[in-house]
Amino acid sequence: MLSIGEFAPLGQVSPRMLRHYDDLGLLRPERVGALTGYRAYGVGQLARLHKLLALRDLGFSLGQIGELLREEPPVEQLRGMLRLRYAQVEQTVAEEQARLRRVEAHLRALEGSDRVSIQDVVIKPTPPLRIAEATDIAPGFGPSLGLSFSRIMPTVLAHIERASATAGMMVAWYEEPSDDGSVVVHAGFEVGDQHIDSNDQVQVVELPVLEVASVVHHGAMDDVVPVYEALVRWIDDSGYRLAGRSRELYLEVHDDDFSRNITELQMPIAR
Amino acid sequence: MLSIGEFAPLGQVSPRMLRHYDDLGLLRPERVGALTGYRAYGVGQLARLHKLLALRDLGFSLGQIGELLREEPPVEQLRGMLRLRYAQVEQTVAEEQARLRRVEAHLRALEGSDRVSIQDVVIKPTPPLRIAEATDIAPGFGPSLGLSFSRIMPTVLAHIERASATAGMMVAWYEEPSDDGSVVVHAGFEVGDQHIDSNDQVQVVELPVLEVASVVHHGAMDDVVPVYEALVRWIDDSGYRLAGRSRELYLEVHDDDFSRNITELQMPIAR
DNA sequence: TTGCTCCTCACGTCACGTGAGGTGGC
DNA sequence: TTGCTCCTCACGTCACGTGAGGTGGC
Repeated sequence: MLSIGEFAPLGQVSPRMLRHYDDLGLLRPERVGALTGYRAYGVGQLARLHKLLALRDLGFSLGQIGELLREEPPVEQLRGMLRLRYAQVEQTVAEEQARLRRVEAHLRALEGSDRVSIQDVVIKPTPPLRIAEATDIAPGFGPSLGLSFSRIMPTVLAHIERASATAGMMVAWYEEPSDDGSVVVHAGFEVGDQHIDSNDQVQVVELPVLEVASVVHHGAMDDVVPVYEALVRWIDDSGYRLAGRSRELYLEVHDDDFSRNITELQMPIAR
Repeated sequence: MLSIGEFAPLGQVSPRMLRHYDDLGLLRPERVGALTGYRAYGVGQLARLHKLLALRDLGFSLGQIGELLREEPPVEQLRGMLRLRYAQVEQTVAEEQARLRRVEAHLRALEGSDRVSIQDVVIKPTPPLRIAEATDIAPGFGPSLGLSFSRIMPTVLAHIERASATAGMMVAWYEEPSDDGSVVVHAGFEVGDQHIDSNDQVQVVELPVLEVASVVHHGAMDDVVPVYEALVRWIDDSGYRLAGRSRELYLEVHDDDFSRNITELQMPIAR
């Protein structure tokens, strides 16, 4: 018979832990003083304690360990629990490795001159977005996009108005450029779940939910190029790869003062 | 101005999280209704929210994020925190990978026939142990060890008695066998911090603290061989390697009924 | 008799999720 | 006026660490 202070060091645990396991019914002392409440352990209980600690080292919760200790489970159940555990730990490893790459990317960015906005990149799924949009073909990325927008927007706005609906946030997205560099531009407005029909020029579409790297740009779109560059470099450094063309959400638009504009840039990513 | 219910989905967070960040002072709403307490966020605050989420994705605590957000820290401090984070995540990855190997070892053990005691293996540092011991040379591992013990023990016991001390738990350990297979056997008794001198035959030594894989054996030492075999296989499967010879702690000894004996077997390991 | 060990509460940890109970705004 | 959104507590999560305050055993 060992006191709790003698038994605990045998298993390299604290007395508090033994009391906790007692409370949970995982490891009851062999005897408990009726008057004093003093716990007395038998050396033979070290085996059970070891088993408990081994299961804990596999990452099982004390609740699960309770099941495993109590019922001497059938091999099938044990195998099932171990397989599940394996999958979970595998996932944790993958997540932590991804995290490691992200930290590394930030460290590298500190060395270089990417002081732009590197700290603000977030990975997230896009929120569901239903928009009324039209398309135009621009000769390429750059200032010419403004022209496409000014061609598209009045059409879409008029269509929304005709449907007695209200236009929400402005949204744009782009298809892969063709060989000659020209780009199909999609632009329009969020419409929520308002009822609006499509026609030849204006389509109402639900944008697919994508995993994106997102960054918020403050100021005019004229200054957006270095931000996009930094974003793409960040994605690459973090071990992701590009999985499509960008989406732009015009969160705040000031026609009189572009420097106060706020735009969210989203880049679809994978891996 | 956006309500909390409008702002939250922009960052893919819950309103509750925004309230939490408000409470901690990490992201204060741009305005708060004086009467109603309603929070109002500006779209421009999305950038700060993004920065917060990005730092959270690196694994920083909200407390650390508070520092980083508040003070626009000098590059040196930022680099330091990132390096520390890198080291910590690296360690987590290593730990989870080790855990993964352990789970895998258990799964493989289920396939094979190692039903012995595979579930009871624990990795731990040995508790500090001070013993009075003597040595003997045995022709090899096996039943001949019993002879060595019966030669050593009376000597050691007599020595302890002469020092007016009391003998604790019996302990044995082994050196690497020589080329001819003969083994130097060390055996003795725990003496705690009692004052006992060494002489030519009996030494008082502090056993070094080692990382060991430990298993508890119930029954006579005649039956210990398959347990040792399973233990060594487990160590190998778990991605560790042997780093020395075994230690045996005789936790409970019954001279009249060996089947009730309890012995802890410890194997030093590394990596 | 004095330290030492043991006992039982009970709070704190971390980042929120999840009600409970109540109120302002369209 | 009725739902809807928002508000503020406050408990629960997980595996213990860490006192506080009190008592038995050598």
